[in-house]
Amino acid sequence: MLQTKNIHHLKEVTNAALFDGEPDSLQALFKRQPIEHLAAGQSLFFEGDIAKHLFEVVEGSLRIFKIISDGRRVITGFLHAGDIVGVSLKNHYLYSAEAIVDVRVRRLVRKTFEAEIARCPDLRPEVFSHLCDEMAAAQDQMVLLSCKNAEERVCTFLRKQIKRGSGLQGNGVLVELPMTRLDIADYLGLTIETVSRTMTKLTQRGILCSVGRHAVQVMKYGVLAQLSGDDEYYSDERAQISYAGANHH
Amino acid sequence: MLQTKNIHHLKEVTNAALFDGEPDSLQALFKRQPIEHLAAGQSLFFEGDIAKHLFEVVEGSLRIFKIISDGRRVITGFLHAGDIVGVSLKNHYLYSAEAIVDVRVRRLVRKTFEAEIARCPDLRPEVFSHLCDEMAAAQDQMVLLSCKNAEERVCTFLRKQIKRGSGLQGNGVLVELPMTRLDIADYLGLTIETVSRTMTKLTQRGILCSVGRHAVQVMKYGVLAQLSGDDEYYSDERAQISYAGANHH
DNA sequence: CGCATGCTTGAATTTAATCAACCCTAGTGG
DNA sequence: CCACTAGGGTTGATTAAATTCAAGCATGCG
Repeated sequence: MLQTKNIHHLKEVTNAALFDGEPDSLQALFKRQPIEHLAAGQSLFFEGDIAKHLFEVVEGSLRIFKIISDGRRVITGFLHAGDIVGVSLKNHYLYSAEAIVDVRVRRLVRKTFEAEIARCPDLRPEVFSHLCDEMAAAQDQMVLLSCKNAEERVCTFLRKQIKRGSGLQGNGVLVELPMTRLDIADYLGLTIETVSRTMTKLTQRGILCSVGRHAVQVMKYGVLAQLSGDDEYYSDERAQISYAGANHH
Repeated sequence: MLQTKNIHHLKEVTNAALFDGEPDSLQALFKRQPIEHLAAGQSLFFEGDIAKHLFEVVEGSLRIFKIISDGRRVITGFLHAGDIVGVSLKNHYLYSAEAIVDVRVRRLVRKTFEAEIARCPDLRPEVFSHLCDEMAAAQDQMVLLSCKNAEERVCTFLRKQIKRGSGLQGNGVLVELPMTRLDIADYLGLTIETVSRTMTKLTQRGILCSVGRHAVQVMKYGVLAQLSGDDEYYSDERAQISYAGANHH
């Protein structure tokens, strides 16, 4: 493994007899677990390691990625507060996870998680739903990587950040981008230069407005949506700021 | 929807009281279902439709794909005999499925499937395992689409076909390619011309040997594996024909 | 036999990658 | 507190890879 920093020195936590009542969500399973801290750049786990734990992200953002033979990195996703990682795994982690900024997580032993799911049938639909969402996200990413040009990729990415940010979509919304340009590039299958150039062009066209390194303001949400290449025909009524409810389907 | 052909005229089958004993595999759930036939080119279901049924492919091959706004098609995978489709779905199909050649399938109502899973705890690990495999395949595809060049994509694809074909990997193995070049192109995120040129070059280099339109013989498996860009360090002992057991992990 | 479809091959074009230089800024230490 | 520095980011010129456009070839089916 390439990285040197990790948190394997943290003591193992055993998760015996944790719940009096029935947990009502997957997140609830993590409630009793102590919070662990990860500094920016530290690894949570490595691709190929035995998947002993699941994690809930309490605060901060992480990247999940694979390293391929020639050393290149593919970022398959980002994790943010509220996300749970490790559900769709058998024995080994399929990817590495690394903190982008300082992060707080809770950890749950897999066996405990599985036992709780077995014990609480009400949680099973939520696990299943989680897996389906992961699958749908993976499919969307395949579409992006298969078909979309640089501009469409960047716009799609920005829209995704908007959706999982304030929930507000419309003109004037601020989009936080905790990750670096290299992270974005490795996520979108582009180079850092192409990402930079594309963002510059969007700024020049008045669609974006740069706010430091780690945020942009979306000045023309409608145009951004158009450029993302995802056909959604209800362009006009959502052009102004509106609250994005549960992800439709 | 663009396609005109479909099999919606087939009568609805209700799946009441099907099993005396415990089914011992997901495939077993389909055993009692009548076989339905699909001619090449016919659709099994469409992206966006309510996902009422799951299917087991008994014979033949299908493509699963999405159509994006500008009409382009992304093939997210192929299905072959023994495969089950529809497990990782909530209410709607995430993609369309179309027969590549004449196909035989068995159909199971989702609710029946879910009831059987609820009734037979032994099947749950198999469902979970299925979902994880789907996820892992999606991740591999993301890596391919993110990083790999045309040659690596084609070689990766051919290796995949080899693995799910005879199970034999080595020199002289025949690879069946029931799908068209356009299917392969849409699956690999390339154009038909690039696929064709790449295959031609591999043939010129003596790595492949064309056997009609829908098959190739692999003359130098080792080289093909190298060119696929997936680092697997055990090159030498598997260079000769050997049986590929269960997918390691 | 003749057509249509799928496939191959070639030339020109386009997009993004690569190579290279420079800028900005956040963080460091004097 | 300010200057310096390193890393991340931007911009420009060139190159490479795959796409696009165009033509021709094979194969399978009526």
